[in-house]
Amino acid sequence: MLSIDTQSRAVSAPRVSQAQCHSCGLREQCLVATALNDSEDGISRGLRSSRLRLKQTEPLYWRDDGFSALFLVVSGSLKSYNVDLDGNERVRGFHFPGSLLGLDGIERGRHRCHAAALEDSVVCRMPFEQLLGLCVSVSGLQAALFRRMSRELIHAETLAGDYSAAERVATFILETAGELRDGTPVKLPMPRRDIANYLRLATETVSRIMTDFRARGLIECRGRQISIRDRDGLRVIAEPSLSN
Amino acid sequence: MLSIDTQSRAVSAPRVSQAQCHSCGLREQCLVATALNDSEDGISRGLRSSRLRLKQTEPLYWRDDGFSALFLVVSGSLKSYNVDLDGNERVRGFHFPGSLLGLDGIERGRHRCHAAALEDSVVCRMPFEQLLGLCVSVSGLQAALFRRMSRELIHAETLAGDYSAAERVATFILETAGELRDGTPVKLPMPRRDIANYLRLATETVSRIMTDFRARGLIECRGRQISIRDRDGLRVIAEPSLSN
DNA sequence: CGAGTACTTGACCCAGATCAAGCCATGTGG
DNA sequence: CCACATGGCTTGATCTGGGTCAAGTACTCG
Repeated sequence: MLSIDTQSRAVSAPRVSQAQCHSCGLREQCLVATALNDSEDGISRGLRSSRLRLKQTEPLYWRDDGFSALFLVVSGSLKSYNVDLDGNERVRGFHFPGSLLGLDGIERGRHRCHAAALEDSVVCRMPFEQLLGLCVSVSGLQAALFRRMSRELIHAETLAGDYSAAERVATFILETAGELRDGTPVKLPMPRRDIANYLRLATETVSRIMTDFRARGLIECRGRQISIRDRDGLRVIAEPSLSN
Repeated sequence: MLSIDTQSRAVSAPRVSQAQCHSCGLREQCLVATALNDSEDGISRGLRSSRLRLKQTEPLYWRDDGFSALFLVVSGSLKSYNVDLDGNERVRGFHFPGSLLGLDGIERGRHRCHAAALEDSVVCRMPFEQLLGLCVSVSGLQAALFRRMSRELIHAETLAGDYSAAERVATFILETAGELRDGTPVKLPMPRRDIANYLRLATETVSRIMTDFRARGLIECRGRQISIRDRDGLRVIAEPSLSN
């Protein structure tokens, strides 16, 4: 019920304060880095955007759906993923508030992966054609969009490196809970299976490494509840992949 | 000397015919998919671009250099790469004619990796600010740039998958020599070490798999000279990663 | 409270890394 | 024109990180 409260607040005021979300501590931190940097006001003025509410596991779009809009996560969280010919899922990314979904659909005009809510979520639909038109009139928007895509590109390339399992998990933890101060607990919205799949590891490996990190006093964790104990320790482990 | 001839031709006429490059058969095929789709005429009209000639191993830019322009490969080939704290190279991509370099510099205004010529090459420097300005006046250019970035994003994400060594190598061969008809020999401009690094494999593994492919009649290869024998056979091996 | 699902832990195995020669082409000096 | 370096490529032997298989154990929800 707390989460419902949080969501409605986020819906009415996308640029929220730094105040933490009650239910998990993780939902809204990303909004601080304002969605499309400083162009958001411009967007909301010119854009015929609409809000969508998704229930847990509800799909936002499917692969091969025609691409017509980008989606900005307002609250909650989603994952984007593919399913290969054998039916195996392949998680491409997790998306928290402030994150932009659908960039991969631009090239061919249809989405290249599925997207679904990990929990009850709200997203803002921004028609792409309108967005392109707005780039002409709204100063800075075009540059902001390019910056955003550039960032996604860098992130994807980083993920492609051949890092050890421990490096990957440490990086994931820092990325996901890294904004919070040490000790603040976070409730991860996704199961271990998804984390493992995303990091190209086996579920068991993620489990083992989490256990090991806890034994070494780097994190506190019980199931999906997780908090950082020793940020620098994690950084040392993640270091190679952070140097990119 | 043949390669010199080819280069000067490419310089004076960026949109070349499908005719193969004499020296290697690979250099110019990518230009067929015209650089920024159909916007190139528009660009060359409005853009104060300049040509750069690079000799083999000569750097185009270094990581942390200020970002001010994108580079379009005209002839030859380059690699982009990072060097981690231990001095290990990490190849991020190979770039053939038609390919756009520097997209990763947009986000923070400085380049995020090094780029250097694999052989004598020519690139076209396109100041980014001017490019953004042109997006307003040149119809289709903005969309073309976004498409280009979207494609790079998809490619990077694909590379991040956890594919077997054989899948990776097969995909690499199809990507690199795939445009040519079977049997046409290609001279790869990069050493095995770079291929291996790019695919996150050991040099020896790439070597072994190449040997295996040759034994199975899928390719012909002696050193850097390589040609495809059985395209469908390669596709079957690469299949999982192509399904994305 | 029972059933199903998520998570953890242990034992074993394998793809691919690493280590170590050899091989072949190109270049260099005698 | 021939030793003989030099660096890239190939091949073989061995090792290991993390996957797979198989049991538990602990939440969660009806």
